[in-house]
Amino acid sequence: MTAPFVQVALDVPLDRQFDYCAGEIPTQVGQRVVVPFGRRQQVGIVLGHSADSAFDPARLKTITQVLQHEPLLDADTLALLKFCADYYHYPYGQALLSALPTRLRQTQAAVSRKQYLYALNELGLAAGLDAIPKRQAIQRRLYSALLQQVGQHGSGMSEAALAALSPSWRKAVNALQQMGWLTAHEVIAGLSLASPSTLMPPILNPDQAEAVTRILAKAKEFAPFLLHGITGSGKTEVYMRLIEQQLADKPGQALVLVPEINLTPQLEARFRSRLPQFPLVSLHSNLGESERLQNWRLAQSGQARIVIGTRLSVFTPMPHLRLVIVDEEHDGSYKQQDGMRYHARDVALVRAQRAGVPIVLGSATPALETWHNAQTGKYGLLSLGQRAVAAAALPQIRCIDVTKQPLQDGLSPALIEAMRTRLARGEQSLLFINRRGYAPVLLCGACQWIAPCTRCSSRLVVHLRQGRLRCHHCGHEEKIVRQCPSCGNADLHATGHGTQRLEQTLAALLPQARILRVDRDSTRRKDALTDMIAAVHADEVDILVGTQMLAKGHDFPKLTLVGVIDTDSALFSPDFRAAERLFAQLMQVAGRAGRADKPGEVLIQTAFPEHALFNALRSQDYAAYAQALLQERAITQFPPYQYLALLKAEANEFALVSGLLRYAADWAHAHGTDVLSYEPVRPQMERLKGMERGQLLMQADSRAPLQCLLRTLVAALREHPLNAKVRWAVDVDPLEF
DNA sequence: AGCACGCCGACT
DNA sequence: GTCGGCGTGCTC
Repeated sequence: MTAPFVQVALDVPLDRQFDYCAGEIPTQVGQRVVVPFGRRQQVGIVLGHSADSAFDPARLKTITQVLQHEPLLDADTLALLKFCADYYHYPYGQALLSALPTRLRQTQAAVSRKQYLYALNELGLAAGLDAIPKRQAIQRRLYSALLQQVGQHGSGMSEAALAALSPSWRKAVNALQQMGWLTAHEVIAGLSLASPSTLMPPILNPDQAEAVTRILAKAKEFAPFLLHGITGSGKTEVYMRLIEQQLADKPGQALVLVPEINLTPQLEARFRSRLPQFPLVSLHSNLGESERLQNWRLAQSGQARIVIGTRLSVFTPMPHLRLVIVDEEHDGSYKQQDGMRYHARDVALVRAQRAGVPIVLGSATPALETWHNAQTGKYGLLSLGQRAVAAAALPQIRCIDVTKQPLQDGLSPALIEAMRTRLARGEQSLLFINRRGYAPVLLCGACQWIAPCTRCSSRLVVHLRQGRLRCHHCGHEEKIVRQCPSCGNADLHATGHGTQRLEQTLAALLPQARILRVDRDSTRRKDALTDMIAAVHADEVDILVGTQMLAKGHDFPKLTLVGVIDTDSALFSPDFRAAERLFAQLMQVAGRAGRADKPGEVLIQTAFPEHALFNALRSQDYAAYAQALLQERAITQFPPYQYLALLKAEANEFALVSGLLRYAADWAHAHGTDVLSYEPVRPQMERLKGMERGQLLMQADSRAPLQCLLRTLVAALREHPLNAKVRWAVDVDPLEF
């Protein structure tokens, strides 16, 4: 008996389902359908069937199209997204649809283009790199990359891998094909069916071996672990052993989450060459829509055994999930900052629990929440103490007291001297400064006027080379003014230091050094960062100047000095997580110094060399510092001892924001049993992109009362007259304020 | 969110 | 006289 009515979830900000009359073709739960909604056709997901409808049956419309040849969203995925929609107070329909590849959100039946893997053939190999003219830089680059693949396992490179090397890769590939050097094999995208690696896996050190043993002892149940180990301690090898074991039984699948950085290809390559027997797909933002859909389907069908992906891939259906890994679990990019504001690490934990499989959270500097759970025994704690790479010693970390040394354009004599030494020895240095542009403020010497952004409550940053003032928050730009608009004085100073100014200072100070600046401005071009990293490896650079984008991942063997310029503002930030983040960041930059055979040195310029953070950093003692921070959090009543939720609101006029937040605060006071609700406040950035902002913080010592309040509050706000005029969102477990 | 309908100001 | 501003209301 087919029920006459169907409940459908749609991508609309209305937290309810819509009933339709079933059409000729029967539907199943989890199926994609197209339905008439208002005046247009929308994609929906079937959530259920019923014999009657609460809606006026005469007004019910009929399903337009059932996409019956597509696989269904399985019950586990639906349930996980339902859980998240409830926990993060986001409409279920929107949560569901936003977890799908964009192709599946569109009303057309989803087709995916054929995918190819490219490899050099014998003719191409025989020709050699020198057969390509020097000026065909892209062809040469692709050729070199393809050449590297050859020895390994003859699988070739995907279109995405080639595209990562150059935006005009297709032209170059066509040229190489014209010459008959290149073979294209059609593949089910991403699935390399390579022969097993002939490389012997490295021998595990005792810490690694114990980690693997302890996790595998719980191979078939939900068991969360924190794998704590510094850069180079061999976390990745542990992941690979676990995958190997958990996937040995045929249909098993593993999900590996990685932060949103350009590092996915490296990890992917490593997994592919070490575990060639398991078809692997990746899911990240650099993927084209067609490839993304293809990979998603391979995961959903179980054909892909390993899925490596960024935060959104935590929702990818995987019918035979046996293991979840969250690498660099402390990384802030796991938190979605708009739409459904989920934390992929937390969702991964829920997912592992529901699936009854082990989950491994890896980090050198775990989030305090995670560390706390490991300390209280909620998570198993596995520490990798020693560096797996035998020769690599820990870098020496020192502070330079900037109050005791005269600075030259922001640089201390000690740091300059250290760079000179490296230059003389032919080694590389990295200067880490968290501020791009030339100078962070333009100041009038006469009246103290500071160039402000018109749309945000922020200062405009001087970009001298372009002759522009830029807002780093909204992208607003204007010409550098010559006269103070306030007092007419021409005595305007670019004050403070950014990457551009540092680059200029260094060029004057060390004229013989080859300096490379790496920040969002200099890497705007599509493959600029790849080129720059290649230049560093090719030893074409002596000093790197850059922002935190340099902190992550890349290994530069000749880099032996890291200088940290200006981090003091984070030491006394009003954000209670600032110290935790700074520590993680500094540990990460410190990890850049001295790999392989050369010992590294880290010099930190600060006015507070005795600060506890630096003491902990010097001894590379995460545990001690985490303990100190946790004590602070316990006293100040912050996470992980309290649970937080933030109601964020913005509108053209502050009065509207204030009105909505006032209502919310009153509601919270009246209905929030066991919840502490603060007064509405304005965030650091009071105005952003022309919108006036405000927020309301609520806290409780367990999740339940907070969730209980949020449920009624959200429902009340949706009914509130200001709902239409104010954009608001609930952020459960917020990371940023 | 879209996309209607609906009632008041400056344009061919 | 219309074109178009965005206020408010609805979508099975």
